[in-house]
Amino acid sequence: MANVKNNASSVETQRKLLEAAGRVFAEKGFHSATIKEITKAAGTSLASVNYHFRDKAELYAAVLRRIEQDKQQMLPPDEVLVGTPEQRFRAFVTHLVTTMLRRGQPVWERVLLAREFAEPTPTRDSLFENLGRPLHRGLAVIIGELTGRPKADREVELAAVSVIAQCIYHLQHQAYLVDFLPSLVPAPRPDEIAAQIVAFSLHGLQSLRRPQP
Amino acid sequence: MANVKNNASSVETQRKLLEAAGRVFAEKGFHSATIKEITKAAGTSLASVNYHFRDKAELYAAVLRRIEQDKQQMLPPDEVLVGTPEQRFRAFVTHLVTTMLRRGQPVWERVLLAREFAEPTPTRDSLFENLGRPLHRGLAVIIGELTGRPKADREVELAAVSVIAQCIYHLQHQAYLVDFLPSLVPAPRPDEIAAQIVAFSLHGLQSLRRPQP
Amino acid sequence: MANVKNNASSVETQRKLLEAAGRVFAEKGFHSATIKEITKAAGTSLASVNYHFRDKAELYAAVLRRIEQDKQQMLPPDEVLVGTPEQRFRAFVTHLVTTMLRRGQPVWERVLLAREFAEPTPTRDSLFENLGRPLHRGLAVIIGELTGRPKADREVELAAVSVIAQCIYHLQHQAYLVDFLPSLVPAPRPDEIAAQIVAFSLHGLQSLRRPQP
Amino acid sequence: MANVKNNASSVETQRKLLEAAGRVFAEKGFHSATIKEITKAAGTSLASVNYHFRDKAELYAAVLRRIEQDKQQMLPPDEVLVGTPEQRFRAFVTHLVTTMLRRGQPVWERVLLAREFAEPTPTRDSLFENLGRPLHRGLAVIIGELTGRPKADREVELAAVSVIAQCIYHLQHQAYLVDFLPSLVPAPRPDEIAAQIVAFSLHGLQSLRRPQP
DNA sequence: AATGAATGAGCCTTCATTCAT
DNA sequence: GATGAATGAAGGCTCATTCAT
Repeated sequence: MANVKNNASSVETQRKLLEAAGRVFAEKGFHSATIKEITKAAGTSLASVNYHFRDKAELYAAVLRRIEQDKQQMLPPDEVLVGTPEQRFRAFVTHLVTTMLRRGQPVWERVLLAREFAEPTPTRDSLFENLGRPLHRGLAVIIGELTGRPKADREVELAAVSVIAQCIYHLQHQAYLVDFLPSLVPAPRPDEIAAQIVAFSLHGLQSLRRPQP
Repeated sequence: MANVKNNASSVETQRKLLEAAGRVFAEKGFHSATIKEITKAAGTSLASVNYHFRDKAELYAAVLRRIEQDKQQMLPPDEVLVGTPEQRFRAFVTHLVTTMLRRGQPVWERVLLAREFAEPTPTRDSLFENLGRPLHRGLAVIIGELTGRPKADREVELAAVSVIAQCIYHLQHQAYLVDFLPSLVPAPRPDEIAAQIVAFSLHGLQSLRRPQP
Repeated sequence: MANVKNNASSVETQRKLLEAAGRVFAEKGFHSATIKEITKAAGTSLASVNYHFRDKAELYAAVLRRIEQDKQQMLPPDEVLVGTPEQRFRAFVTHLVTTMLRRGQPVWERVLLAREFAEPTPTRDSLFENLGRPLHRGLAVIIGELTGRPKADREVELAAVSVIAQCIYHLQHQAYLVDFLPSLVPAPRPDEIAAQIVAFSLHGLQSLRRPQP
Repeated sequence: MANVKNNASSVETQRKLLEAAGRVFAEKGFHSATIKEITKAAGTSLASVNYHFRDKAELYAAVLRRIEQDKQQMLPPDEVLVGTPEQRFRAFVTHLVTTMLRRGQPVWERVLLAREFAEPTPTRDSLFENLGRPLHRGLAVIIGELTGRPKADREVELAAVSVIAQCIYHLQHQAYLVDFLPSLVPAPRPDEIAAQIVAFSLHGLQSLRRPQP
């Protein structure tokens, strides 16, 4: 991770820093977050960030790298994608939404992830590359099979965008939806959201079938 | 706007500041943007922000207020929403997408808007209140009529979310989509996007009809 | 000097800073000198250096630029260089030594100048270019005429070096010479030094005449 | 040298540190040089300096002590100083210049030495005491004999200064002379410099003879 | 009315040093 | 004996803001 060999205690300190940094960065954003606050939260010295990560920026990058790695799970593994195209579509969306919104995950991961998805930082590119691209591609393949169209088809890809858009929206706005959609109390659980998106989208994909006799 | 009478030149200075601030805030975000950079871009003095807007936060608020006012257009006016529910649905989405992505608008307005949609700033609430809420409500009404369900229905509101999610996604990621979806070159025009979302969503809404005999 | 228009008070503040910085830089060297100490000595705020000179480095450069400008006087003006070559040689050396060691000049100027003459900093190049080069050249011309040799002659230039070396040595070591040369108490005055160098060197230059019968 | 017993490897580490410190101190000066850079260059641990030399200042002192010891050679040994006063003068200057500028010596030794000669550090005193003082004294003795004056004579000592000044100047400015004295290309070799200084100075010393009948 | 000058607060970073192992 | 881990102190710099004019 950095320029130091990883002793047991070193690893532990880095872990505490990454944990605290994740929370603070999520809450304040990169610039508003201060090293002082992060290190106080981590219970380490002010200079520890520079020692273990050289930079505030490097620490931020490390946090994202860690989430990214963690969030590779959002990509549905092959063993989930079995059965008919429709079954695989359902599995894909369900896996994505539930891992994305899974309870037990620190909230700040979601917030930070959502923030990164909307801000054009250099790190974002990496996130898109490693997460966004395979998501769109994987979904396009399934939709292609589901509709009998080539996966590189323009309409197939736009449809994939439509599906993913629904998932991302919940990731980003989960906390605020209930504020102005009163009937969404109690807040929908991940599996309810997944089911709704699947149902809505499976019907929506019918719009791609028409041109084919 | 602030504590000054509006002379001709005063108004002009404020205009230049708002213009420059919009660009810089969009590019850097609230905290990373500096007054120095903004005033240099505006060609005004360093103290002019504090003089005309009291402080940086107030300037930011003024910028958003201006966009917000401007973006009230995103709410389809009543004269557009005529005809059958399906026609009104189509008109609603088309109006939203095309005004949102309209060419000729400064790019930074879109960027700033997208950023605000993903960041939990105090101002965001106002944006949601004035824009997000009426959008969801308006769409929910139409979907309710389209599906024969009550507008406060949980499934109706989730469906409205699904539709709006697709629109917002294009607002946020417009610039990056082409990077990993090769068949989306050339980038889809607003009307193409609108048509696709309408078609996809009209089919998707069929999923709400099933329970009704 | 910097990025600000020079009001009356601004100029005054810059003057105080340059004055204080000169003293402190001379005493501590660039790195050991702190902005805190300089601004305290100047009676200005800690941030004033950054406001008026942007950088600690820029302040240092400004100090040297000022001395350099000031020390252009070390170059004997044309009206001094009249008469026979020997008279001009005497005038040259006397002018150089006396302006260099002139009382009434702040001591730190000498110290700083001496320091710069021995340290390879980027600024030193400028000092050499504007001061060292014309000094050597001017002296070489006179020595050339004095000895009947071309001014670009290798031995002429080495002789010029020998003369200037004696002057510079006194600039650099003035303060310490008395410490181990007991008979140099009281410390020789500039005119005494000049006279000694002139006498010594005029005889020394005889060594260049040998090739001439 | 410090608080450690001299194991084989301990000595080796100290040697590497002294070597690296010499280079870095010469390049950056005492304050700009960092322990990190030194230890990295030496291939030792960051803490090794404090372990072997207690602190940075002590390491610096050790480096100078080593050079000083080495440079005692600059003092012409007795067996060189034989023959007539003129022969001894010639031997003295030649020995000084050639050992000072001797090829095969690490360049940084010269640079560091030159730097020390111009900076008022505590260590400088030691250098002057052990090197400067005997140099001036030894030369004054010879000049005294050469001119028939007492060695503590004020003019004799100033003459000694004149001679040494020429030598030191070449030590300090060797690298830059060629830059603005074009005919000094190729750079003069130590023996050429020595010969020139001897010739120039022997003639120069004539200025001390005249007053004596 | 408007701005150049000035500054206090706070931030990131560097650095020499210490200490447990 | 030797070093990786860690840190307190201090420094330079940025920034939004204030104030005299």
